[in-house]
Amino acid sequence: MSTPGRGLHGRVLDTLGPAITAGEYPAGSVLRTDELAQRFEVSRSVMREAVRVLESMHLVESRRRVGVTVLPECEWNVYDPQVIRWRLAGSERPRQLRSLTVLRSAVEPVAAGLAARLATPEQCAELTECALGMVANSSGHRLEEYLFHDVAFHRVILTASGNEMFARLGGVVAEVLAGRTHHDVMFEDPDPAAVTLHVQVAEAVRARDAERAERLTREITVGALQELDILAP
Amino acid sequence: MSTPGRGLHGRVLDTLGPAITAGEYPAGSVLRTDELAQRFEVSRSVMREAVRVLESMHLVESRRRVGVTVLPECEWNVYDPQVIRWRLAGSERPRQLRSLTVLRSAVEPVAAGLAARLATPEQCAELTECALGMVANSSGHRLEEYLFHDVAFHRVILTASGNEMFARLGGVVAEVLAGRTHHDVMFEDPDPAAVTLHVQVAEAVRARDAERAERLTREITVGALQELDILAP
DNA sequence: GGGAACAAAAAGTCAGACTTATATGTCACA
DNA sequence: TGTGACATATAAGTCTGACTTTTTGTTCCC
Repeated sequence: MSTPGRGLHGRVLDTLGPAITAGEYPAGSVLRTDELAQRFEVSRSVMREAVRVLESMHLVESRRRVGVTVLPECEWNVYDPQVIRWRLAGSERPRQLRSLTVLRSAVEPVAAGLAARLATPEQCAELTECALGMVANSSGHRLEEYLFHDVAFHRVILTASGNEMFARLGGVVAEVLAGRTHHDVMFEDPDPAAVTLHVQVAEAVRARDAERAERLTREITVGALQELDILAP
Repeated sequence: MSTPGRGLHGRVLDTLGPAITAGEYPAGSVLRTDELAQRFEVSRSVMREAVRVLESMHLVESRRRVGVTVLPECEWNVYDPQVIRWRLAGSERPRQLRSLTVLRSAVEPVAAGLAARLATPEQCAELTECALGMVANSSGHRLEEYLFHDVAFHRVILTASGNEMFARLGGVVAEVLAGRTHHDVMFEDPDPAAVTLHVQVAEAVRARDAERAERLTREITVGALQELDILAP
């Protein structure tokens, strides 16, 4: 998606990564580098590089005399964007979407609270601009335009929080929102209440009202949870 | 720390990873594989594998005819446990500790709320056991024993939340708590108020009182933020 | 000044030989 | 029968050298 075909080892990963994250090789399965190299018709060196990458994601473990062992799911680096993409693309998509939405529901309200204290005037302006964009595209089946501004809105919040780890979740949130628009529930125009909430969050941040920004954002994420039938606080 | 010296390429990473995350090579710096291989006295193949791992962490980008470019910090996979360890070990330690503590403050209360709904009886028992262990070691400079139970407590909460992404933060929280005990502020016995809060959280979870578990955990994390002089909600 | 052809540089790929760790089976001995 | 030492096979790990491919920057000509 982001970097397609960055070398032969990348091609191999494009097949092997999704296969492993989809559970095609159950935990404990043993693969052999030479065999994989043959299967993918690449040299051993290329295959070794691919295995190294999988190993750095804790998807597999390579040990002498035994081979490349697939690790149990609980070991995986589930925050690795690549792993997230692989899982979102496969049969684990619904579960991954739920995990991510719960994570959002924890992080975004806090991020909004911090943003209300730390956002620069430029970021405040961006935020209101995004909210207005959402309003402008909230009817008439302009789903793509709405999505664009929605993603931008949440990115600004996460960035303006001043926390690098929050900021790095921007991509994740983008994938979740895009997924919702393209694959799942949102067949018709977005919920007007949600749109209003976004506008109000932008206002709260501009007004430096951290407590209000946090509470309103929590309402947004509760909505996201409910859409997926996740028990909400 | 976890897997020392898993091959030559691992040794290289043990030096190169910390160096990059410490900012020794500013973003945009260009390295050459051959030169690095010489410097570390390893073959090109080994060096290439190391570079592949760094690339999968988005610490560097390898391009033909130009070399291995160090990426700006905003690109790094800051959730990669390895990256976190490297940064905690280097000069960026204080900043990393702050980022992680803010993340904790967002995640743990929500996790506690979920745990209150989803924890198994066994997990409830574990939780009270941990809390009691904390109480028993909260005086008399038994810092190590206290830490042990503290880490276990938070691990159980995160696991019992039923969210894999929360669960994976157990290791992170462990590092933060250990860091606090070993390097930073905690020279004397832990704050009695904090100990009490842990006991109360365990009670709330056992009583299936999600709202109370969340609120009490939020108090704990607010304390953690204040210890680092981070503006608290 | 702009575009096309060219040359150099560095990563990428491959093949093959060799080394090392280690899981497992074997055998002697208690 | 169980146990410990030892041998062996196996698969990953390492190194080397030759070759390919892409990209960048230069040069040269119109």
